[in-house]
Formats: sequence, C-alpha cells, structure tokens
Amino acid sequence: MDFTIQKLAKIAGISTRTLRYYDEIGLLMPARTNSSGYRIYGQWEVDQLQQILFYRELGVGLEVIREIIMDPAFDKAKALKRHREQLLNKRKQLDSLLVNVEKTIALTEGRITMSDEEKFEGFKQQMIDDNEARYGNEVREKYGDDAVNKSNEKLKKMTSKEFEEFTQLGNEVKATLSEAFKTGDPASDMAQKTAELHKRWLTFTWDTYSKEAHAVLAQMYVDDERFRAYYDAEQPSVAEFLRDAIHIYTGFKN
Amino acid sequence: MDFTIQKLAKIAGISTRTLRYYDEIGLLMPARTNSSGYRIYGQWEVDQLQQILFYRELGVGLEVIREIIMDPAFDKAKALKRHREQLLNKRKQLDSLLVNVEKTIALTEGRITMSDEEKFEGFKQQMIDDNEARYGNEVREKYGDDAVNKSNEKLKKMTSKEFEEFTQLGNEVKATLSEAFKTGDPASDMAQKTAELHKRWLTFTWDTYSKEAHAVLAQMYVDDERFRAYYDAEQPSVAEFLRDAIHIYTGFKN
DNA sequence: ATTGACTTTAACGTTGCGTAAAGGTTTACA
DNA sequence: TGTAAACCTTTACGCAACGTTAAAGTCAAT
Repeated sequence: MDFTIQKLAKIAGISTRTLRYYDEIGLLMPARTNSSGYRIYGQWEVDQLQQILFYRELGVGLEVIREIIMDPAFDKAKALKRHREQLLNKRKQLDSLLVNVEKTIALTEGRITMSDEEKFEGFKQQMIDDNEARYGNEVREKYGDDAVNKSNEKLKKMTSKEFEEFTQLGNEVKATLSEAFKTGDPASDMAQKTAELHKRWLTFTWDTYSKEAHAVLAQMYVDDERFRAYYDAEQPSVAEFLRDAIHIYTGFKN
Repeated sequence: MDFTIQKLAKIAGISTRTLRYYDEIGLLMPARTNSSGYRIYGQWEVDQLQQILFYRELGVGLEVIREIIMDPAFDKAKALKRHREQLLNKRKQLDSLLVNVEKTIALTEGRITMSDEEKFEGFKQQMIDDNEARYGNEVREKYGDDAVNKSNEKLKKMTSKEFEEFTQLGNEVKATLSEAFKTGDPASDMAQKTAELHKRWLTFTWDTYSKEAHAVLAQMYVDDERFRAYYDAEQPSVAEFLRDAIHIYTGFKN
C-alpha cells in the first residue's frame, strides 16, 4: 500500500521529477516521509494522481486541475467546456498556419520548377512573399483576397522585360517624387507627373484601375506607418505630399 | 533610412523588447549604435526583419529562422515541409484531445441528468473514467474500442444492487486470493475458487466471456506494472500466483 | 565492506518575449 | 534656459511544466 517515489512513478508512467514538482507546487504531496526524508505515497495519493493525470491528458493546466480536484463542488463540466473552447481556438490557429505554410511551400516549389530564368523568377516571388508578409493581411481585408490574388498572378506572369520596366518605373516614381517635393506644390507639373507615373506603376499589378482606388491608396500611404516608412525615408511628410498630388490628379478625396 | 528601435518596432508592428531580444540572441543586430549607445537600424535590417517576421508568422522557431535567413543556400522548402509535419502532428494531438474532452463532457453531463441515484451513478461514472484514464489506451488497443465501450455500457446500465454485488465480488476476489496465496499452490481448491470468482467478477462487465481472453488478461496482470501494483500491493508475486491459478482454471496458457 | 540502486535538495535550461527598475539622452515647450 | 515628456540603455525576474545534471545521503544485496 506504500509507494516510494519511483514505484509510484512507474505505476503512473511518469517521471520522479514530475512527482517532486507536484509536491513542490502543492498539487500532490506524499502521505508522509520516512525517517530519512524519503517521500512515501499511499492509496489516496495514487487515486489523486490518477485524477490529475486524467485531466492532464486532456491538456488541462495544472492550476485548473488543482481547482478541479481540490474542490469536489467545482463545476467540472464548465471547466471542461472552457477548456474545449481553448482547444478549438488553438486548432483554428494551427489550421491557418498550415494553410499559410502550404501556400509558401507551393510558391517555393513553383519557383524551383521554373528554373529557366531562375533568378528573375526568384525576385518576383520574393516580392510577392514580401508584400504578403508586409501588408498581406490588411490589404486582403481591405480589398479582398480576389484583388490581391489577381495582383500576384499578374506579377507572376510578367516577363523579365516587363518586370524590368516595372522596377524601373518604381525607381522613376521615387526620383520624380523627390524632385517634385522640392517644389513644395502638389499641383506642380512635376508632382502631377509623379502621380501619373505612379498610376502607370500601379497598373502593372492592378487588375483594374480606378481613380477612387488610387486616391484611397494615397491616403493609405499616409495612414499606415509602414507605407510611410517607405516614402518618408528621405524626408518626412513626403507621403502626405504624394497623397495630395494624387488627390489632385484623380480629383478624388476621401 | 535610419530607424531608432521604436520606429522600427512600429513599422514592423512588434515590441521594442522583441528587437532587443533579437539583438541579444544575434538574430538581428542593429547596423550601428550612435554616440549614446542607441541602436540604429538601416534598410537592410528592415528587410531582414521582414523575412524573420514572415517565417515567425508561420510558427517557425527562431533558431530555424536563423538558419533559413542566414544561409541563402539553405533549403527553405525542406525546412517548411518539416515544419508542416510538426504542425500536422500538433493538430492530430489537438484533435484527439478534443475527442476526449468531448467524451468527458458528455459523460459528465450524462451524470448530471440522471440525478436520481446521483451518488451511486457518480461512483459508476468515476469508475469508468478512472479505468479509461488508467488503462484506456492500451486496453482499447488490445481489445478494440468496441469491447471497451460495451464494457462501459454494461457498467453504466447496472442497477445499484448489481453494482453492489459487483464491488462485493471484487472484494471477495481479493480476500480469497489472499487466502489462496498462503497455500502457495495455484492448483489448490482455494486458488481455483479465486479464479472462478474472478471470472464471475469479469462477466459483470465483459460482453462475452472466453477462457482464452481470461487467460490473456491474467498474463496482462503480470506484465503490466500498473495492474501488478494493484494485485501485488500486499505481497509480491501475487499477480503471478493469480495468473497461474487462472491458467490452470481455464486450461490456457499464452 | 563495497557496490549498485535509490533517495534527497538545489539549481540551471527550455521558448520568446512581458514587465518592471534604475538611470542616461533627446526633444519640445514655456 | 530650465524642465518635463518621451525616448533610450542594461539588468534581471517571471512564465509552464518539467528535464537534466550535480553533490551527497540511504538502502539492499553480495
């Protein structure tokens, strides 16, 4: 009827460290100790441990287990239901992680198969990945998965010549913007040229262009810390300037 | 182009502590520090952080991320696939946890509805739960879910009178076994009586009785630490004695 | 008497930060 | 120009549930 720590551990299929830990946190103390300080467990402790391990296998935390087994009046069903909700949430998270991982694997493998213009394809892919990582969630929320997917598709279908044009144009936008900013006038020719270049740049990946969407995006550049970090890199308030220029260009404000 | 720690944190949507931690573990160090020791990050660091956060969102551990981003030749697809396997395993575990939690909730609620002989029902339920917790997995593996479920069902359907007989009989088995053990002979009348009592005790929960199954169970008592802890509680090798008696009784060995 | 199996406490390591605490720096405003 | 607000720094404990030494005492058997 009396068990030393190792015997109990073997019976229960756990480690002695676990039993010492449970003793330490007061979850399961031995019935007594012998003259040399050895822990001695009795039948009651075996039963308690059984209970503990039962709930532990359900993934319940030790503190909750303590409540459950210490107080017989404790509402175990309620505790289990709360626990079930937590498990369901965890699984949801896991599922979305899995979807993303799958997607990334597929993308990565797509890159591997088309090893013809490998480096170039890699660039495109990298760009898509980066954009997804940076703005993916929010942009998808705002514009829907469809628009983003189409945009990515369009990017992936670009030839290396088109892609070069695209990046080239992006640099032009930045350079022109920098020039235009010096004029201080978002209505200036230079600023309006920037807005037009920006539009051309956008249409490389946008499925359909609309002045409204363009104007909205311009405001987004200002609102979003991360967009602003890109455009404000050299001088502050460049993002605002670009927005104003685009609003004038499109004739829309929001 | 230069970011202080907080600016970078805001851009990336993380905490400054995280950036300091990444610095500490050498995952992402600032480009330089200014005269007062402030961390200054450049464009390259922003891009690296982007990569880091991308993989982090997939649930990849920081050490693996380090490998992935430090070495451009690293096989990212392979790493992601390994990661996917881990995620799938986690989800499997979660799912089985959920099944068990559901079952427990159902059982618990079943107990709540039949509050007529509540305490008694509680005992039965407790017994089922305990058995499931102690031996559930292995017994189910060996004999199949069906046998175990039927056994539990049979137990649940017992009236309080039958249940009393059942526990009474269990005590008798133990007492007779203790007596028989003193004779030292598993073929003795007392030992054979024990075997028969044990059979009667079994048929309370077993759907169908067979001598083979009985003999197998007897061996299990010996092989399994936990069963043995129950029968060997008072004297060692009692489990072996019981096994021998049953083997003689059933005429089977295995 | 010695070996081997067992026990004890103490304390660090794990993962990815959160959260003070104590003190220096920079910036903005009166 | 003073000072308060908002930054920045390092140091270090806390979390969940133990695993893993390490140093030292105990027990059973040869």
